[in-house]
Amino acid sequence: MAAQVGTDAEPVARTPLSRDRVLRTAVAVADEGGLDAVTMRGVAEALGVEAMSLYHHVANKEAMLDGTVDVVLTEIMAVVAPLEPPDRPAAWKDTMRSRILAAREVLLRHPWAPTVIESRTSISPLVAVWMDGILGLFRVGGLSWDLSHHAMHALGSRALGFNQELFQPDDAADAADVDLLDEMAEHLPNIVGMLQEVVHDDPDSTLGWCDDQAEFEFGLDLLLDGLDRLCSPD
Amino acid sequence: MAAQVGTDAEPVARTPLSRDRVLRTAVAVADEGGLDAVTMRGVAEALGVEAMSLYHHVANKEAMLDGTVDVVLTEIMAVVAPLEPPDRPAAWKDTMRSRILAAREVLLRHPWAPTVIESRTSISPLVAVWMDGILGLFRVGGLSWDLSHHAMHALGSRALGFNQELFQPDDAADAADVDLLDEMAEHLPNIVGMLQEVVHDDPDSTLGWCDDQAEFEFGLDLLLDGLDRLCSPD
DNA sequence: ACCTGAACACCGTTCAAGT
DNA sequence: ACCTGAACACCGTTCAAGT
Repeated sequence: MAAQVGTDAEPVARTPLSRDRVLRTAVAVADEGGLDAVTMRGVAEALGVEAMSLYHHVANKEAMLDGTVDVVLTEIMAVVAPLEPPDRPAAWKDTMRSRILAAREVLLRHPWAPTVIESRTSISPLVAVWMDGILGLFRVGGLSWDLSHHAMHALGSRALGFNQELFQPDDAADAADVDLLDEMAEHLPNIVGMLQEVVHDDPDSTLGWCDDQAEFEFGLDLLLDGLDRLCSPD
Repeated sequence: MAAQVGTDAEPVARTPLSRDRVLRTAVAVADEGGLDAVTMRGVAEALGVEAMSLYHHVANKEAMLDGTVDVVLTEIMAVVAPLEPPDRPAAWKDTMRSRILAAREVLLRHPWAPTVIESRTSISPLVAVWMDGILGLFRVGGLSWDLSHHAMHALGSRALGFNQELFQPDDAADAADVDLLDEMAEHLPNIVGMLQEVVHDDPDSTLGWCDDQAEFEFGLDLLLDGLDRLCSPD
């Protein structure tokens, strides 16, 4: 009531809750505070509502997380939709590359999304649609159904623009503290050798030397070129 | 006291707690009940002890999970240790393949481990040692430091024998319910086409058709062969 | 020193009650 | 119909107390 003092009871002040608003808010909470911030109570607070109200729009927390994946995939679809389809069979690789890198750009704005996507126990319909599109590009390129099937598995999460790394860039930078190199050299001779070459090539390097984007593209091209070769051996 | 009635106070009855025993028990709990079963209270109960006792041997739950990764990697190292090193540069691929597939066998016994490994915020020393060994094999094969570095990123988690998939095999089998194919065909023409070809090739197929092991090896070989080609172009 | 009981500040979720 | 308050059964963790 107090909230309406001074302004008439306009519909603006208290937008009714909806599944869509819940999911968008969950995405916003995750973007700002990371995945740990996505709690029923946390999302509710961001909506100015009680936690229990959410249960009228999503079945439970897992269903809410399922929904955030749909929000992100819708965003990806919107970015990719205007891209040109391949104009000849040989263009399948370029088209796939563009689509995947566009998806990646969206995911970089939602760093929590890969973790959520990989933790789903049932497949999102929109992820299935995405995979279907990738599969279609393989077919345009002339890959057999069987090879296309293998190709999907080989790409894995790279088909959606991400690739979970075992080394975190931050860790690498820490480990590269030059004072530690000698100590590490005994057990990690090759990693130390690699780091020293980086220092030699670029003495000013901060050693936060992994360019995620470049590494992603390297791995993606390695796979796409390999598949292309299997399809049309010379 | 009551526990010792009837048996003398032998040291057998009450093995003292230790960091090692805590970590091994955490692994056992995860193997049996999955990652969700790994709670401080749950692991403590499996040890016949109170939850708070664990904190004398691990700093907190994250440190306990760090420790389970070490347990699994120690198991991997033990399996890989007896394997022959490459006897000539060209053998690097075979050696790497054997090591990685051996690691994979261990991980298949600990299905929760990939999730835990990927969720670590700092890199495990033993994972670093493992990566160092893989890096060493690239060097044996004649790859430059720079290419070896790219190669590590391209392999990603495959270097440790796993690959998180977006499609779960179970889901694929469900989705392949033949009654649903027509309904799916509109939005997923390529996936449906792929499934229909599988049915055509093997009418008795249960459609739980993805052989994880075969797909893993396909993707691994695709990457290793591609790297080999970059190193020694013909 | 090692282990414990009680307590705290969180979770997701249920249920009966409000409007 | 939609939202809420109180409660339940869990978490990880702290702290003072036991032996």
